[in-house]
Amino acid sequence: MKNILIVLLGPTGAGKTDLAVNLALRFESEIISADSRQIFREMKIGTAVPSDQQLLLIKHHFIRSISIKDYYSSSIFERDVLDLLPSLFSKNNIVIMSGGSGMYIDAVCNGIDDIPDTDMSIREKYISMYMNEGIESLRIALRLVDPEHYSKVDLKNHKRIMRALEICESTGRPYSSFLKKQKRERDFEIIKVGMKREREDLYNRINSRVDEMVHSGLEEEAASLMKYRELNALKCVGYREFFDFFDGKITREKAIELIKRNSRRYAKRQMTWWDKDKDINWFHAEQADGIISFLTAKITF
RNA sequence: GGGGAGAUACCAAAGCGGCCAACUGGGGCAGACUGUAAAUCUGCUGGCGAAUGCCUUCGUAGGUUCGAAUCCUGCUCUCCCCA
Repeated sequence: MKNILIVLLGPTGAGKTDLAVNLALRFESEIISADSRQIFREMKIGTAVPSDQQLLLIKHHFIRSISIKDYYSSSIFERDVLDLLPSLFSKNNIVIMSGGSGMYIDAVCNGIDDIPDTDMSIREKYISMYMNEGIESLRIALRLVDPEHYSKVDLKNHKRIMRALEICESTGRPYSSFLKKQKRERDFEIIKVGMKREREDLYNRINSRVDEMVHSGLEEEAASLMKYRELNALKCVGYREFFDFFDGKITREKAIELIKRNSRRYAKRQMTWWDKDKDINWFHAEQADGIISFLTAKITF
């Protein structure tokens, strides 16, 4: 029997966590989380990780498994998941992956080009170049070392330019020479299922979920992580707004309001990302039964 | 009752005779994205249109002017101060 990876995706607040648990029960699978923030053990409330009961009921992977101080990326995730899958498939030929980080999901499903790791000092060099001289210096530097990529990148996005520059410098090759953008073949079948909701419904759910987070102690969690605010992991909706409140820049009410707004925007960006993916089988989030029967039919054939 | 200030697009707020379909901010919408991606970045935001463009706007009704969001008059409403 062929191994199958069921990928459950959808915007934040759609209801993936609960459905994933149901699917895991139904198909006797464990769950691979594809969420770039739930993976950090220090962030619990603000990332809406599965409940303790859910975690007890079904084995979840990549939930609170590393520290905010650790370096992580979509390509590491790809490798970690591919390393883990054989042992999961040995137990059951169906595995559930659930999450909202589009790039992480793509990394697992399609693969990412191999690009050597870069030295932190090189990265910092370009960060300071950007801080001190502005984006124009980055552009000039990139045009010199990788004109091909220069013609393609978003020249207003400093992060993109810096990434290319650090690769060029650390490898001595143009960044663009690493980009094959070729889909990797996987030795398992992938079925993507997307959860959709009406915009208004989704936004209402997001809003009230933020209220619940605050009620559960998001402010305290954020306060305890304030000292790590510069870490990338903390550049995250739900935390940075509270940091601004702690700084006295905005009121508490404003912070909560902004968390809601930024979560809504995040949800929209997620949907934009997946709009291009024609392999996704979309379902209304309320049709959990429909999803289960769709998968059951698909798997038995 | 008397005196003063003001009404601008979803909201806030500039504009004070032509360069105004109207600065800017918020909100909203749309999009890009192969390396910490819940990040980072971009565009649009009166209507119609692919577009040169056309049509309807700056409380309301008139007026002045070649031309008005901008000037004048009436009306309506809001706010502030004195009674």
